[in-house]
Amino acid sequence: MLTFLSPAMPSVARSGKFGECGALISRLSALSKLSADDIHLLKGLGRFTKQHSARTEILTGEERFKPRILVSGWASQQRLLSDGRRQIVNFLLPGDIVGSLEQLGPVLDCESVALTNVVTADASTLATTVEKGDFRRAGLARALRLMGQQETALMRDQIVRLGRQTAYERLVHLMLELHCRLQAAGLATEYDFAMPLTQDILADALGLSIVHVNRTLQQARRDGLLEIRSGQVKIIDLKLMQTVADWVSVPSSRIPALPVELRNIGKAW
Amino acid sequence: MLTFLSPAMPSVARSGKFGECGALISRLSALSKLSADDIHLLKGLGRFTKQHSARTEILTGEERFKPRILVSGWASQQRLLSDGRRQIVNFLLPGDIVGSLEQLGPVLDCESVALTNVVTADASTLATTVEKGDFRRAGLARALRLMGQQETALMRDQIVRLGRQTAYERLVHLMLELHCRLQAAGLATEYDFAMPLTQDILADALGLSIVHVNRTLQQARRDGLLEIRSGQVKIIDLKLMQTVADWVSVPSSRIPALPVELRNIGKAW
DNA sequence: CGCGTCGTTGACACGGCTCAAGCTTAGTGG
DNA sequence: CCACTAAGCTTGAGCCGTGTCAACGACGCG
Repeated sequence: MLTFLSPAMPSVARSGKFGECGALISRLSALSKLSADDIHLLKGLGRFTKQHSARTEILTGEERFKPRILVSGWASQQRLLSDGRRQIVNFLLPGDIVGSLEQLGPVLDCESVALTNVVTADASTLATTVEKGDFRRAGLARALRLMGQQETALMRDQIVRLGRQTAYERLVHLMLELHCRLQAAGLATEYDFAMPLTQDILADALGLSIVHVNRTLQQARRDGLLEIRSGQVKIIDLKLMQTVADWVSVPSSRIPALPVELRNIGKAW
Repeated sequence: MLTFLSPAMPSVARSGKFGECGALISRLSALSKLSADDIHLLKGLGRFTKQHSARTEILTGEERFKPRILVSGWASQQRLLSDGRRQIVNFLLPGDIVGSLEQLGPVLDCESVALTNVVTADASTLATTVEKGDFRRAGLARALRLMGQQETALMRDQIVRLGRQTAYERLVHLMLELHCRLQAAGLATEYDFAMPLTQDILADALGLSIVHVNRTLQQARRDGLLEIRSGQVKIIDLKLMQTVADWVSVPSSRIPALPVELRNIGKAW
């Protein structure tokens, strides 16, 4: 029997104060002030969930063009070359949107594939919120747009990693990114997080071979940066990791300043 | 004296039937049906232009957060690592937005730098159009959103190039991308386009060294794929280029199908 | 117990980088 | 009109980061 509670899901997101969509709510409320009504809407999303087994595509069939939110588990956006080479464009974590909120048609220029067993919820409501400029939902719409911009920033990070960083730097930088994102979703402590990724998935994300990922990982452990065992990442020397990876530590450059009336922000991101 | 008519700008965009903002209008109208009013608005943008010399940042000072559109010339979005390594994230061509239409605050996670002398126009009006859901501007808003999605798709292409393609494949793929984009902007013929990029800029876009770009370029010429001399690219064997680069030839997967009432589309993209 | 998936290790090959020098072109000033 | 210069392009030699291939080990599941 398949269990859809991925080992990657700490209890936080299953039973947190925000219910099913805890990760999403915790991230959005760090970006913009949400009204009680917004929160209510978000909680309501959890009623229409769907389960997906690892290694299956998430958006399929009729519903291929409807955005969903990832409630639990990990997924990837990936592209395949015709000879089988694979590149993972981005990881999708709980609270992320699968597909696009601005979906205006079948933009299928990459696949979203579950990496673990995954639960998703229909997010059409959110898409509507963004498109219609309903002023009562201004806070929510703003937070969602910011999330979109963060996604773009993540893709730029990925481009820099692949284009100009060494294997070692790439690996460390990616770990910092995941840590940071998981923290914002309430899924990581200050120095630990669950990472249900095999080395061959890391390889396809980092543009490296499996063998080299393995060796780089060991080097990072030997250097006292971090440890990875059984899907669990332990950050040992955060400062050093940030130095190695040329990590830009969340300056105001990355988190858009909020208009005064909406200022509410935490330090996630 | 500085002349701001970049050698990269064929007459099309200067004196085309759409005036100053010809590139933008030609791209947008390929994406969605624009009303006469929409076109009027777009033409009006050309009234507030600004000139920038090569190698300068485009968004600076007070106006750093306001989106602009690139009227003529080429620019790049780029990131720098602290030791000076540079990665070009994306090229900006005439008709592209500099900054973000959805700018919700100072998202400065990368610089936009002029690669040639450049003319830009204020695009605040467009940003407003996207945010407010004015139904009279539905066609324009839709086209702008599609442009945003295309930009995301371009970044994914860049990620795949850098992560999983060889130097040779990357180079050819980028040339195909530029050709395709310039055609959509009315700035390329079927087999030729102006490309005002030095090899060291290509290197930073492709994640390669200058020397290797040079050698790869020569190989592509020897193989009868294309020729590049004095800023002019001549495509010699398009089919072969597409095969080499694993180019996905504009399937419906990349250009979102339009709702029937807006169907108007060309084959750009 | 046997099989499959994932991780680890070693030996070796190669794509792409670095360094260094020379070349070409266009612009500049005398 | 021509030297001089700076930027960009080209070429060769050698090195190194990363890939490939192949084998083996560890773990979990049926």
